[in-house]
Amino acid sequence: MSKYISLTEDEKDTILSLDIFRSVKKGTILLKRGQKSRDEYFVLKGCIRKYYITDGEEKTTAFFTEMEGLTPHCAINNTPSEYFVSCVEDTILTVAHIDIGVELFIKFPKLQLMCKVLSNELLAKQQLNFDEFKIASPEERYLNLLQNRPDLIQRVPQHQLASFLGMIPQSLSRLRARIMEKSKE
Amino acid sequence: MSKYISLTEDEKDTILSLDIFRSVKKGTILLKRGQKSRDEYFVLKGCIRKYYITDGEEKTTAFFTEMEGLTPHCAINNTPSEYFVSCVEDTILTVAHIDIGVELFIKFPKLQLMCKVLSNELLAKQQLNFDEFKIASPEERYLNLLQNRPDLIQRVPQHQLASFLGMIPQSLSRLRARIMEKSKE
DNA sequence: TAAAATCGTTATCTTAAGATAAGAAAATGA
DNA sequence: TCATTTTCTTATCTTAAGATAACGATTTTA
Repeated sequence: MSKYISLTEDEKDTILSLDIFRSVKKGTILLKRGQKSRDEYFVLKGCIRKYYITDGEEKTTAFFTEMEGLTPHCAINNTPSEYFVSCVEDTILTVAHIDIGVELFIKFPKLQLMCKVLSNELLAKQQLNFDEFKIASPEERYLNLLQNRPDLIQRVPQHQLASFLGMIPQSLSRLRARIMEKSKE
Repeated sequence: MSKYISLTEDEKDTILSLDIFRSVKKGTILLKRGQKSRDEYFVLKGCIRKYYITDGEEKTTAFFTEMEGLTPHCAINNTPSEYFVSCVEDTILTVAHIDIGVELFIKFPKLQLMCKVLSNELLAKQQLNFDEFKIASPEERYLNLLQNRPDLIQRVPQHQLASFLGMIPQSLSRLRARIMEKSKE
């Protein structure tokens, strides 16, 4: 964190005293559908994945890697979760009750403005992502991902990428083959 | 606003003194691509639309109706806008410099926690929308919209709805015909 | 009010994605 | 290490979306 903001010793101590750091194995499920949890996650190293299961099919809608945080919908609204969260790789992350975030927020005023600015930026980024997704065709979405998050294509299984891109694994495979063909010419 | 939070006279005066209320005609363009503006919008009555133009084609990615706010990406990052914003209907809205929001935020501490909570909720809603969009087929997206925002289908032109749903107008038209056929049986 | 532009639908053809099946390659685990 | 499971690819068939064109209907505006 000190990469991003400078903290006093007091602040560091407070954060460390919370004992929220976890190291979890690949495949571990952090949150299941129907579960009520008020925890939020922040990835320090590794990758976690958010997915739905409909008709027995996994539908991946987001990945979170280094320095990205996931505050599940269920933690905000205090309702059972609609989706699952699991680890794509061995992952080190913080797991903290959502109110701890609010406590920190109250204790350290200088975090407050940062929070507004950050959450605005996050919201804006989220919206741009959504816009891009809507505007692009499946093939363009894959090419965009290749541009913007080449790491994901390396570290995440194809079938999870596929549903993240809004298609089935076979279509992604075919699409990749088609692109390879084109680039040969 | 007093529908949502109770305000003191002081607070009301401050807000009214800002003189940010605007009444704009249908079709008015509030923001153009390339323009640098630091204004954010909040719709009191009517409907505004956010859209891109690529290869001369309009691509609508969002609508904002009563009690919904749009803080453009360009206002947050202070960069030229990538997209356009225009009025779908005659609309009454507030137009305010983004810093005014921050000023209010600083002046009235009780807005601060609300802001964190609200922006978290907004972010969560945004993410759920995105998830839904990714998971659903074009036809399912239309049926979802019919469920969740039936007003939009009434008040917005078909071709704008189409790109909002990620397809061309002819496909939406065909899809609607297909649904009508099915429901007849 | 008349001409022009915009809008929604329908039809045909083309292209690509979904469904299903099957086989090869890689990873996992006992 | 070897068997099992998972993952990725390829192929065929079906279905639906994109491209293009054309035609009224509606709206705009000159």
